[in-house]
Amino acid sequence: MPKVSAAYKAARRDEIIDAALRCVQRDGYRGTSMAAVIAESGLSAGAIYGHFAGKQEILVAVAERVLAGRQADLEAARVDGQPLSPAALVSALVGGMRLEKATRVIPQVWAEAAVDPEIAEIAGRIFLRVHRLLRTELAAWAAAEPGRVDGDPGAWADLVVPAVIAAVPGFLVQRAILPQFDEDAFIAALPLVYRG
Amino acid sequence: MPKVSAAYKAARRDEIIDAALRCVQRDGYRGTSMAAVIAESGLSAGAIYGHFAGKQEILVAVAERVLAGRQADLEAARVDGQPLSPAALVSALVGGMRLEKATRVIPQVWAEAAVDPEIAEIAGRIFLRVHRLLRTELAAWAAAEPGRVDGDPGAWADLVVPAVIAAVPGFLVQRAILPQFDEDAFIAALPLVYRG
DNA sequence: GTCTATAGGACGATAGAC
DNA sequence: GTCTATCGTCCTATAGAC
Repeated sequence: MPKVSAAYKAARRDEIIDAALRCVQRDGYRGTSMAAVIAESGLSAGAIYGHFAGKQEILVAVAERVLAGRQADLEAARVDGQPLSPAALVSALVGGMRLEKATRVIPQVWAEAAVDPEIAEIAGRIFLRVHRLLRTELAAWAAAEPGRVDGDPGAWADLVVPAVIAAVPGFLVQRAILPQFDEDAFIAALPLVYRG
Repeated sequence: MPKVSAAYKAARRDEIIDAALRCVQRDGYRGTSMAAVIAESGLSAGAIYGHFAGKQEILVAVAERVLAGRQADLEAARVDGQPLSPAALVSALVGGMRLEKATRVIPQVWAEAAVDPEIAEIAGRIFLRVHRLLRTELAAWAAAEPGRVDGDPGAWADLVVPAVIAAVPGFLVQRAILPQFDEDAFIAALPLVYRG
């Protein structure tokens, strides 16, 4: 019997997270009030507090979902044949990010991560996971391209991963802030700027 | 007579902005209350409302100062002799940012810019100014290195500037969020990843 | 100009009926 | 589980003495 109830509960939870996500996209992380989430979801205070202990818990769930979605994008960009060069990897990363609709939410989460340890833990976990993913890919590329990279491929990959991944925040922040930002031009420019 | 008073007023304003900056560094942009700014400044409500109309005005001043400071860093990184390559330019940009003490404040401002039009206007203005600065530098480099760049140097520079500048948010976001982030390694990796 | 005290409002969370 | 109504708290901004 708890089977049906569990599926129902999960669906309602998702509805609430959806609504909260729209609120954060519109008003920012801290600018989202419980009243706003209640109105946006079409539910009531009682319904929401039945699924989440409080505001913090909802917003943590929002952060978790949106960051996990981007992590999935990055993992999907992985190609199992030839390992990707830094330039190709950056293009794949940022290209995947284009599909994200909630343009403004990720910078909100990063800002909150700088202040809230619980959000920081989530964001750090995702970053680390992506780091490891890129490290594997880049080490394979470096090993396959002897002469283009000095020293041990693994050590080289460890060093360059943070610089490669940096393009993603750069893309998202400019997209969120600059009204005239041109996504296509940004992606087209990446191979001109990155090695490989 | 108003001369002395004007200097005094400006100094007090700066004190208040200093205090607010420390609060934002600690508690975030929206997490900073008037009570916190009052306590941090050692002044009183009356004193502060004599210089600023309200919370929003103080926080706008904080955003203005911190973004203008980073803009000044970038302009100082400019070298008047040889024009800088993309790799050299990115290193200079990020190297200048290292000196900024208020690590967490800029991501806060970006997140707020995504939500508050007045902050967005300030951030957009600074971004545009840096864009123009980099465009000039990169166009000069492209013109001086014929064969390394296809087509018109100006058009090429227009295209690559957003991708070059992207390293800066990438650096600041990772530094603000990841406890184990290694600034020196990041800067050392830049020439390995960027062309030029 | 700056202080203390407080008015006025918004927000997060709960109580109790259904 | 969900609804309506409300309580207590915190926050911004102001009033009035000095």
